[in-house]
Amino acid sequence: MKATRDTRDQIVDTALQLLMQRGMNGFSYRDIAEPLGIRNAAVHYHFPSKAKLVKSVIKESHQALRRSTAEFMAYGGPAMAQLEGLFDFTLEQCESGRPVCLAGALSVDYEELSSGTKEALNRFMMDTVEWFTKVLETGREQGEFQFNGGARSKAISILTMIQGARQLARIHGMKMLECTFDQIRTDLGIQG
Amino acid sequence: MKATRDTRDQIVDTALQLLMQRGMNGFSYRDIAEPLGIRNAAVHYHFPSKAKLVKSVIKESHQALRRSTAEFMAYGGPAMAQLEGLFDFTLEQCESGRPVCLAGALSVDYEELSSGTKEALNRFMMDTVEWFTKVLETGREQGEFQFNGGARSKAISILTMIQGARQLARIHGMKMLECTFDQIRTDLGIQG
DNA sequence: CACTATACTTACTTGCAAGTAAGTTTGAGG
DNA sequence: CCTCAAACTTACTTGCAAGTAAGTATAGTG
Repeated sequence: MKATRDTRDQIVDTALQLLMQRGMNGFSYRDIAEPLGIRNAAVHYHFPSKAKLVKSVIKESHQALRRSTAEFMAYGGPAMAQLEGLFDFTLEQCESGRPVCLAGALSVDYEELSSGTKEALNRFMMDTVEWFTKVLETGREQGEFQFNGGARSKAISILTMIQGARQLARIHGMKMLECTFDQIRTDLGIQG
Repeated sequence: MKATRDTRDQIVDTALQLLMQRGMNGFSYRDIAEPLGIRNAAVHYHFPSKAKLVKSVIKESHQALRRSTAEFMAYGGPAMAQLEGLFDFTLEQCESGRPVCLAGALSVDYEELSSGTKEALNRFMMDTVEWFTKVLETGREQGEFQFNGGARSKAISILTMIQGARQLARIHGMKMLECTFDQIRTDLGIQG
């Protein structure tokens, strides 16, 4: 028909949504095709196997991360805005029905993934940690945050906490997320 | 044949293992029956539906929690031992191929669960939080731990962190778990 | 206008997961 | 020794998920 890019992108978007809602084994090609008004085989045309689809979803998410952090990584800026941006992003995702993050959803099925997919996921996470480490470092230098120890291990522990909180929030409600964010703010010496 | 209790227990054990390894949609009756040397239908005999099996798994885990925390909940004792016990338990589970906790595994499939199963999971988590809150409270009173703010919210944030860390550990290696434990110890003012 | 690549479609195949129905073994109690 | 219930078995049915093969429509190019 017409725009391949459109359909392809829509498939990846839908798959990302479903992946975060139900996990790798919780959705089928049908769940993607139906809402887009295309046939099952059309999905296979763009992504021969589910493995390749998942890999593309990871790559797309990775690109999105890069886009939204590129400016800060290159030129720096207020770290607080980055932190609050992360909180907003997380809340937004949870509220729009994507309760677990990609890594959380895929960790359950991790052993089923191909080595290439595992690597893509690893790189994505590495970059996430790298970005957030820089946010914490910069924030400490600029006097926005206070904390002891290495920025990297602090970054990991905060990201870890958010990941866990997202999942528990699904079970115990959004209040848990806000509660976690407050805890993180307190840990970083923000507000009295 | 002979011992119904044996087989039933073995099914629940195997299901728990599989649930934590692969999530709700990542295993089938076959995966349970085969290693136990029984037929598919034998599993259905004990648990007519997968939903009922999962519910039993949750209840069994809940019982296990109760058993292992009963003494502390009734009579108190050193909080440090409880904390280190949690760390050991977590490490042990991860090392024996159960990388995500029950709540983590089920949060992905949460919306698929029956309301009864959701409630069972909620109660299990409530009790976990209650136990750990008491550990922190007691520890603070006895001078074993130092932290600010409510014990409950601290408990939630630590449990949350452990849950996230388990999943990331699967992807990034066990070192991440140890790193998280150290972070928690530091947060609680343990060791210089 | 024919040709070709792209982006699909219809129409399958294969395989496994969940669940069921009806028969079989076994151990305990009368 | 007979009976009966519990704990299975064999032998299905149903349904869906993944993937494939072959055909069709459309847009752009020579």
